[in-house]
Amino acid sequence: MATSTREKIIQLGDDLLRRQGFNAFSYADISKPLQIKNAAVHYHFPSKQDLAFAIAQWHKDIFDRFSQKMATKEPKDRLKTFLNFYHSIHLSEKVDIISAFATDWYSLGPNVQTEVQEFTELVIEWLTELIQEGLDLGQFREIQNTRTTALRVLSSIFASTQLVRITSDQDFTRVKNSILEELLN
Amino acid sequence: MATSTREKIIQLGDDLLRRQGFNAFSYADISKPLQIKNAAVHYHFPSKQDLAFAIAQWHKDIFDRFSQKMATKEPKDRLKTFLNFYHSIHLSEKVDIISAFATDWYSLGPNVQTEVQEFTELVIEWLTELIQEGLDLGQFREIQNTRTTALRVLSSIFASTQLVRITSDQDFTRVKNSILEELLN
DNA sequence: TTGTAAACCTACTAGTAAATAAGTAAATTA
DNA sequence: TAATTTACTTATTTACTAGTAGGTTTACAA
Repeated sequence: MATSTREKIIQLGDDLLRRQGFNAFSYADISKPLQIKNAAVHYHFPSKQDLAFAIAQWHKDIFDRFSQKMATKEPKDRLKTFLNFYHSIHLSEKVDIISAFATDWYSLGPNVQTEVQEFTELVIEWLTELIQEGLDLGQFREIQNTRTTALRVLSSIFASTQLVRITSDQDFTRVKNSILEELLN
Repeated sequence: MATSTREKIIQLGDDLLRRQGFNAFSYADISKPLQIKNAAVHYHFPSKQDLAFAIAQWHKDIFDRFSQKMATKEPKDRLKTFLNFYHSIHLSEKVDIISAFATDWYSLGPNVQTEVQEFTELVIEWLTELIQEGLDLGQFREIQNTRTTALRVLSSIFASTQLVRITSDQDFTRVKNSILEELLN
């Protein structure tokens, strides 16, 4: 099944959002590579906010499928897959979608903000449950509070995708391994 | 001593950069509040890159003074002051200057990038030394690698200033306390 | 008092931004 | 087969962007 123009716009928009930021790309940056006209992008997404909303929704869908596929695996492997996923992000010179939205937060309309909030809460809860399960199974070390740990894992990993733009590639791997070592028994 | 226009532009520019992002503010956003004309801003900073460079330099100066003032205090107190400093950032709805530059990285000219890299390295080294001293004095718990720990502290804290825009204020305090508890003996 | 430089302002340019109106070709449906 | 809808295009508008050329005021120095 061929990818629809709508889908292509979302994917390219996501790419630009996470590589350059919401205010750093224009409709022309989307229309040119897709070899369509500017107005065609507006046809699918009347305003840039509509595009941002669709991108947020898209990530929610992807994460839903991801978490369903991961449901049967054990906590340790789920965490590793999650961290590797972020590793691939940083290699592609993009940042995590959550931090991308966070930095451009005040450029986003209220409905986009709500969608991003829901997505973020989804990820945090998923991580929180993962950690709780890992504790119950004795795979993870005892920690203070599962949500706090989830927040710290998420913060560390997605800040790293930004930080390594400034420092070095090595630093990402350091942090990633440190998270694993800290949690794993 | 009254603040010069040049200084005012830098401070307002810094505020806008960290609240909205580099591509989300214009020279008009600076000239209007200062009640000067657009061209006056260009007089002090011919291009937006020049302004970005000055902002980066400004932060280097501030950090230099900060670290000199902190030099005599013990590691534990230095860390606390550092964390409290970031707490005040997040309360002002801004993000850390490093992450602000990181997200707009590909909009920055090479000389700005270099300046930001130098500043970031300064902060990481300062944190690394702080942790090493804390370990030597027995104030901090044993950890794997001082630079990695420094990176994780920095990552966690500055990702939090972004994350709390999306989630809740409480989450910042959680992370902040967790960092302290993790390190302190 | 004249010269000069700093710190502006007025007025403008060229380019780009998001967004829209109106038209068209092709596919889908009644 | 006629009507309608989908997925665009062409052409345009409005608003703003960074940046510049050249004139004016103010202060200070020779």
